[in-house]
Amino acid sequence: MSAVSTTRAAFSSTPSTGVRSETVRSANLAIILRELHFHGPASRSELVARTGLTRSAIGALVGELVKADLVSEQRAASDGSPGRPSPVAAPVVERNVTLAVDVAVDSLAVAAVGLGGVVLHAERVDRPRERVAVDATIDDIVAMVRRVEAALDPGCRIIGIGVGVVGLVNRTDNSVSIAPNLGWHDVAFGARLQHALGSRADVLVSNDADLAALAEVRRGVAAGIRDVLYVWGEVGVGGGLVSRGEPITGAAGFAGEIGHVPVNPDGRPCRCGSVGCWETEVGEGALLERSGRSPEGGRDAVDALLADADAGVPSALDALAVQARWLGIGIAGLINVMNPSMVVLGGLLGRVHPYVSDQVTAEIERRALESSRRGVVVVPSALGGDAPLMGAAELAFERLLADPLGTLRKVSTSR
Amino acid sequence: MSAVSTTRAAFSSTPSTGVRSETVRSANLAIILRELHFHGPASRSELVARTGLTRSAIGALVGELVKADLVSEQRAASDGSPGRPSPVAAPVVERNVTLAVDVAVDSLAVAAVGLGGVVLHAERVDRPRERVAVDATIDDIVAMVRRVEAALDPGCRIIGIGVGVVGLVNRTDNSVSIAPNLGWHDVAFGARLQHALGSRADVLVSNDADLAALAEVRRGVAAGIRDVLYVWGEVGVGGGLVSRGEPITGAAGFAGEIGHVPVNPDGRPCRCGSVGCWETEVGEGALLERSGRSPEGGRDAVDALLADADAGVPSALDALAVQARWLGIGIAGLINVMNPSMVVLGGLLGRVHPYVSDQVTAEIERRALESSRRGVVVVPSALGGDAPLMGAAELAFERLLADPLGTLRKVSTSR
DNA sequence: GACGTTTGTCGGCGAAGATGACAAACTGAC
DNA sequence: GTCAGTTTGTCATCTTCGCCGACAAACGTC
Repeated sequence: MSAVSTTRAAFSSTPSTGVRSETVRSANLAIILRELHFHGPASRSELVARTGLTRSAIGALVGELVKADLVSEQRAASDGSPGRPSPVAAPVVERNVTLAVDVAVDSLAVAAVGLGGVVLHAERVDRPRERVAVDATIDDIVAMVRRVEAALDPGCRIIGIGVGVVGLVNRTDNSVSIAPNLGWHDVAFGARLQHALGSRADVLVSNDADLAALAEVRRGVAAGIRDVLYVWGEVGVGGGLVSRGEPITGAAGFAGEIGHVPVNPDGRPCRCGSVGCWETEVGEGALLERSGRSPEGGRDAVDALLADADAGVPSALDALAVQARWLGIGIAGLINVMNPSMVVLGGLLGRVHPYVSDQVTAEIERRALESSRRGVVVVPSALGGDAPLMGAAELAFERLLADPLGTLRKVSTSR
Repeated sequence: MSAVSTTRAAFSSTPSTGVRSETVRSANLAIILRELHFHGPASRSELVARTGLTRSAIGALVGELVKADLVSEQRAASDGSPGRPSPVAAPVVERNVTLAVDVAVDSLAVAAVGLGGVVLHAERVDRPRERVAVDATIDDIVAMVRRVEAALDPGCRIIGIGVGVVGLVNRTDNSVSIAPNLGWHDVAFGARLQHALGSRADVLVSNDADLAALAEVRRGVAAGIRDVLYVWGEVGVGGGLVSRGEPITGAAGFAGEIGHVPVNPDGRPCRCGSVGCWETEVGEGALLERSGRSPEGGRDAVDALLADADAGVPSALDALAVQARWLGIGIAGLINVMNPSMVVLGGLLGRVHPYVSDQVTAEIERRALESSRRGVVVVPSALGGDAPLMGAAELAFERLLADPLGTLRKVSTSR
């Protein structure tokens, strides 16, 4: 019956392709690799229990993964239980690597992440305003990638390259439609970066808030939770919606722009051209302005504001209270839309969480339907500012995890 | 390679169960039955082309479905093309039936729908306010079901029973959490109806707006479209969100309550306890009130209002213009959240579509991000008031379509 | 009526997982 | 230290399922 439910989720609607026998192999290899990637090393017998497959099947499957150098097996550490010890299968971290890139407003980051989600090397550099142009960005990324690659195991394979960008990203062609904070507009960023890097592995580009959500659902506070609302706020406010454990991308990948939901018809004009967007009430600018600071103050001003709040300065506390109210209003609406079981606040909103949490909860209780909000918890991000970077790595792993051997064939031949 | 993408969508995230050989059979049977259910009769060679399976596989699979009396094969009508004609496989409509029930505010409907989506019998009765209680509703449904069943083919199987209710429905236990318009609160409606019907087939309960969305995506204007925002408005406003062809249900099935997104913090109180919900601006009551009518006027008042609009009466046109503006504001926000490729207006909102369409589009252009709204069309529902009923039938078919033979075994033995 | 074309059918093949017997490896008690 | 008990890996065999290729059937055309 569990097989039935798998099938159900699997080959759901619309005319899909027929399933061949080989698909079974590929799917089972994928399941095992996913298990190891997300939950760490596991003994063969654990794998048997979790997948419902037989010992022989697991043996053959793990063997194949070992042969492909995706998995290594070690003798079990004897844990005191009776019976023959089961060898532990672990992902081969150092030789199966993705490159993650985060193009943020005022910084650039590159990381090499090994299978299993281990960060092997990471670099983040602040960058001045004049290095924000597309060409300069690509040059800087290439230089950082070269440095990071130099430190990697010489025998390692680059499985994929994931890139997060502060802006609207078209997932169908990896282009950046618009990135107001960078001044980019209709840039074929994925293709250009791929070319500049010498096209070794596929470059996949996505919105950084979406990636932060992905990271948080895969490895952060929301690990294992199937319906999650992730709210990422810095200068702008974005979000990632996760339903049934899968990110909602929308038709072209633009879904999750929750910062531009109209919440206040009499509100301020938004840089998107509309009026009263949620972002104009809960973004960094609004918070700073309400506390009497310049909305352009940036990170330093936020730090000062939070320090004031800790010290009990009324203007800071008031600004945070107003922020909390609008935050709660917007989240309540999204809870009604999505019925998540967890709301995660990331970026700046993760930092203000301790100051606003009570009032946000109160506002949710006032405005979200009792049924929809039952059991919802609002928590701060666990991964902090590196969430988009970690999400980019996961994005790049996705292909390998879906079809391990098939992907590997392509990766190996492409070098 | 298409096999890869299937796999990807299929066994995607989180530790799923291992896949056995039999899963393949079950999945392929499901694919063929889905194809016939949604796209109507198809020749064997068409099935070969669409699934990518071989002639022998299709032959065996169709044969098995024929043996199970789910599919019948007829000699092809010779269409003038050379070559041996391919027999046409068609769903066996009359012998594989679901019962669909719609519990609306002022009416009750029951239908028998055959495989392929053919309505075999349908009944809808208006009902007075005093028959709204749970027990009376169940009695009425049972009586209607008996009448409908009497007209069915004696050899037919009841695959499942789908029920749509105007209210918040917990999908995990088929209970109605709250249905303000019916005065229901925490009713184990699914279980009680199942018991009253003598528990022949499984009863599945869902929100009527969600079901309307399902129907519209399966067989209505949105057929084949993968990302759809369905907005259902009558007295209240609900919605169905469809992402990648699958309805978004949320953690407990409450997702889609888009009527309670806060859009106007200074607005009127909503019956949900909040203030300025979208529903208070675009629901039937608001429309009627703005035109100078009683908000309780119901269907007759709406008819009169639309007649006035046709005649060019200013108060009616003004009321519709305000309605259009708020409609556009809300839809724009949801477009930013979901990035759908189609927006469908159902119920009352489907009726007002011709009057508000231009202004809604204008408001969307003003408020939704250019990328997110690119290519979005706003269309009225194709199925009208029967959409929830049709959706209920589809809900009941879902299990059969996911695992044809397995479901049939349970259904047959349960009689 | 012969020919070309398209399609169903059937037997054989290979891949994948299940099954069950047996061996291996570890714990713990005497 | 040995032996029973337990758990697990391995191997040979079986079943299921789809693919492949050969052949026959059914149709249109000339």
